[in-house]
Amino acid sequence: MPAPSNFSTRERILSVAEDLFARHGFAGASLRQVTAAARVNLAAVNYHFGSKDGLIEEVVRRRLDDLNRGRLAALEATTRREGHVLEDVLDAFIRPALEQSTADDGGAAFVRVLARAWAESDGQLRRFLADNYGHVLREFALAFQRLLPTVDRDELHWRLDIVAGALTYAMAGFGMIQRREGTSPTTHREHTIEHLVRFAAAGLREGTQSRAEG
Amino acid sequence: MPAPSNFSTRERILSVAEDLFARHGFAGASLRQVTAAARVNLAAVNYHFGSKDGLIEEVVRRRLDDLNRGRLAALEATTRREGHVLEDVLDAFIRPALEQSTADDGGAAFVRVLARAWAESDGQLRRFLADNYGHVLREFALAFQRLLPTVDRDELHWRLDIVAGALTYAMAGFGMIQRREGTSPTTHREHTIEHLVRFAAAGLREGTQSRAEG
DNA sequence: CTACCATTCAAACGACTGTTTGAATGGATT
DNA sequence: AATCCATTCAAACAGTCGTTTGAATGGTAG
Repeated sequence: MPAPSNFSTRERILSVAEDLFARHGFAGASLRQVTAAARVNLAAVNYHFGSKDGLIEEVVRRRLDDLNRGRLAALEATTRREGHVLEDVLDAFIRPALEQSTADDGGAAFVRVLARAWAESDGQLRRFLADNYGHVLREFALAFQRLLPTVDRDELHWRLDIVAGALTYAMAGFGMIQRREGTSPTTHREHTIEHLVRFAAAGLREGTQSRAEG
Repeated sequence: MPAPSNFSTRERILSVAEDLFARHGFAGASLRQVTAAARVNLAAVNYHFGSKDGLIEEVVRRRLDDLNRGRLAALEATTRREGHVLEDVLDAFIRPALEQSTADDGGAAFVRVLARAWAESDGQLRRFLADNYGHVLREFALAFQRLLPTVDRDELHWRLDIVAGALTYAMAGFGMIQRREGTSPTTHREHTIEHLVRFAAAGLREGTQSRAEG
């Protein structure tokens, strides 16, 4: 059982690679840079991951699985509570993403890795992402559909696509709005979540006669 | 006056580079790939652009200037008409971007180049983009502010950041919603614009007592 | 015709790329 | 103590990278 021994090498490579891939791109970060920063032998990458592509896929998969788990768990917890509203489902979709993207480990880097992976890599990695991400989106689409019965299916998909776009942008830190000196990363994240949820809720409800009943 | 003679070489390099950078990233597309696809000598890149970085910057600058011009012109045309509404300003912001991203020349590729440039290139190119993009955003912020007097400045910036995110995502073609077989690229683009404008308008107006007067 | 000059070209430069190899290492098993 | 096996290591592989060089090219001006 080689569990505790290979913890350091394998995990250090993944962690460093995540950071460097985010900063320089998959092609821009070389295995020599990665292994040097991880203080690990060059050949260790091919030993543990088979190839550079293997390393890339593992970097992406690890975080994406986390994100999917977090989202589905939050969604289930939310939909279980009766009386939940649109904002709750949006929170379940948005919060895990932003929490991961502002974690103090490599999570922040990962999101840029993900965005990059989506644009880069003709087909292969993109297909991988579409496969492992689509079913989560579908799950959420159902939850949204139940809360917005007057919005037809195609229309809802359009709107969810827009939400996903705004969120991806925010996760990647592309936005021009930077955290202020005074505010902590945590409260800034809460601000971002709040704004995204409110904005998305308004956009999703567009044309709907939404009527609060509380 | 070397105008008509160097048209082909210089322009062919820019066009091909735009496409390849979008598909493989700045680091992923080599000058040999670019010059081969453009049927041009390898050394031509360094001759005309000084270096690969010079080529990258020129590729980005050319399109970004176009986009900025288009947006500011549309904004001015809109704000000149009295009685214009939020949706009009949003259209002036969104339409030029999507028109460029769906042009039959390399415009589609460019947007992915832009998104990539924003993520990639630590500082340098990102700063260049922030400088040449910020003043356009500021111009639009003023127009929005006039139409949404009850939304305070900070709040508005948050919401505009979200709009920019959704738009960037849509421009890059990251979205899961693909054009249907039956619909032409033009009508699909109009659909996208319409959805983005409506969604964004709803989000921007959130909390406002908007009351149609027509 | 000659001289000029921007442009193109083939060839080579050193540096860096991902990957492979075979030996060294060291803890666990017999 | 001897064997095994996963892991690490230094070194080298062939190939590609961006860039430079100096000679060829060909249209234009004197």
